[in-house]
Amino acid sequence: MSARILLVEDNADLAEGVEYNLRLEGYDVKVADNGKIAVEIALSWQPDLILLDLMLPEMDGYQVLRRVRQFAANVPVIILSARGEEADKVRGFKLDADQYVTKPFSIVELLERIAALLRRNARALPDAPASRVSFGEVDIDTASRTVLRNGKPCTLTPKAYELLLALVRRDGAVAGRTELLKEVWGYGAFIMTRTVDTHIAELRRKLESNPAEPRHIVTVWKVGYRLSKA
Amino acid sequence: MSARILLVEDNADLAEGVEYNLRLEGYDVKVADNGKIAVEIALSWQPDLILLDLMLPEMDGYQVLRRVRQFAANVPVIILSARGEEADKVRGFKLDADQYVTKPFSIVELLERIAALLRRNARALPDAPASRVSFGEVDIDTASRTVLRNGKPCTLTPKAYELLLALVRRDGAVAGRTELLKEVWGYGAFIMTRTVDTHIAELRRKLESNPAEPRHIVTVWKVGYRLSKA
DNA sequence: TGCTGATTTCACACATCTATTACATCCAGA
DNA sequence: TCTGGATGTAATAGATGTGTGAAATCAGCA
Repeated sequence: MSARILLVEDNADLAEGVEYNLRLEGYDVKVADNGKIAVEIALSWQPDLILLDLMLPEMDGYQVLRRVRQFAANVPVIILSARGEEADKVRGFKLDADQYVTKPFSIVELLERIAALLRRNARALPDAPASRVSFGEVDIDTASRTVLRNGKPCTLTPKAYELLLALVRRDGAVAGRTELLKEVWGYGAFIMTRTVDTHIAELRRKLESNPAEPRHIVTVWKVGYRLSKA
Repeated sequence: MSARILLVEDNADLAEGVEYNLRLEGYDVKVADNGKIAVEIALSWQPDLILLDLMLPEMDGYQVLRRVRQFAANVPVIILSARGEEADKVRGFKLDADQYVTKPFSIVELLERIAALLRRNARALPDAPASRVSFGEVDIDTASRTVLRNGKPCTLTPKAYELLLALVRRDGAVAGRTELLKEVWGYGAFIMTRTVDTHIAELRRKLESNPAEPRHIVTVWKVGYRLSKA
C-alpha cells in the first residue's frame, strides 16, 4: 500500500501539477480545495503526510493545521506558502509544521522533502520511499544526498543533483528543457539561456566515463534529455 | 508501562482533580506543588509529559520550564495558566511550551491534548539509539553521556553533545539546519542564525583529526549536515 | 555581586555555486 | 557538401552559502 498524501491547495492549476507528480511517484493522493474539506479528509482518510497551502477559502491554513494536530498530532505537515512574511513562518512553525516551502518551489525539492519526512516515520509506515537508486556505475543515495561512481564519492552541485533526480524520476523517458526547468528551478522560472545544458554538462563530466560520448545522459535532438540506465 | 506525567500545580484542589482524571486514564502521575520540587522530579523521574502551572511558589513556572528544557529539550510541556495575558503566552511559547491551556479548562480537552502530544512524541523520538555508537576514532556512550576520541575522554558542551546525538540518530541522512534547531534547541520557528554552524564547528574542532577537512561531520551545501561514519 | 563557562550573535573572509556569454561543434535536410 | 539552427562547454562575474574568531549575552554559582 502506498503512502497517502493530502494536498490542500485552492489554486487548481498548481494543485493539478503537484498531484500529477505525486501520483507519478506512486503516492496515493487526495486534494482538498478548501479548509473545511481538508479537515474532514484529514480525519477520515488519515493521510501519512499533508501539504498545506496557508491561503484558503472557508477556513485558513492555520486553523486547519491546528484542528488536524488535535487529532493526529504526528502527521508530518509541509506548508506551502506564497507569502514570505516572517510572521507567517513563525506562526506556522509554532503550530508545528515540519517544513516550510515558499512558492514558487521546485517539484524535485518538494518530493525530496516529502520522501525525507516519510522516511523518518518509516518505522510506522509500511512502505517508506526507497532511498537508493543506481544506473551504470553510479549509485545515488537520496537519504544522505550522496552520489557514488564506482563506489567513490562524487560531489555534485545542488542544482546538478536535483537535475539528476529529475532525470531519474523520468525513468528513461525524455524530459524537455522546459519541463526540467519547471521541475528543478520552480514553475515560476523563465526560460533561461543554456542553463539546463550547462548542468547537464556537469553531470556528464562527473558521471560519465567518457563525457564526450555519454552513455547514460543522452541528448534527444530538438527535444531534451533522457537517462539511459543501460 | 504507562506514560509518566508530572503535574506541577500549587492549588491542591485543582491538582487533585486533574491527578484523579489522569490516573483514571491509566497514566502514572506525580504532583509537585512548587517549582523546586518540580525540577527535581523532572530530572530524576524523567516524565514523558509535564503539565505546568505558571503561578508557583519558590520558583516560577518560566524558570521551571527553562531548567527542564536544558536537560530534556524534547519533553512535551502543557502550560496551565489562570492568566490570559498575551505577554505570558508569547513568553511561554518562546521557551517552547507545546500547548497553552487557560483556566478554567475542560478536563476532556486537556486529556485529548495530552494524548495527542504523547502520540506525537512516541513517533518523533522513536527510541534512544544504541547505548554505544562509534565512528572513525570517536566513541559515544549515551548511557554515561561520554565521548571518547582515540580512547581519550573528550568534553563537549551540552549543546554540542545534543547536536552530535541528533546527527547520530539520522544515521547518515542529511539534517537541515532548521530540523536540527527544532530537534536540539526546541525552536519551532524558521530562524536565520548561525547557531547550528557554530556548534558544528565545535564538534569538528574536537572530533575531527583535521577540522578544516572534516571526514565525518560533513557539510551538504544548501541543505545541512550529515554524519559519515566511514 | 562578580566570576566562569556556555551559548548566541555578529562580521567578514572565503568557498562554492549559478546563469550567462561566447564560441566551437554537431546534426539534418536541402 | 552546405547551411542554419541546436547543442557542448570553458570562462567568468556575481550571487549565495559557509567557516570562524571575537564580542556580546546569558546562566549558574560562590
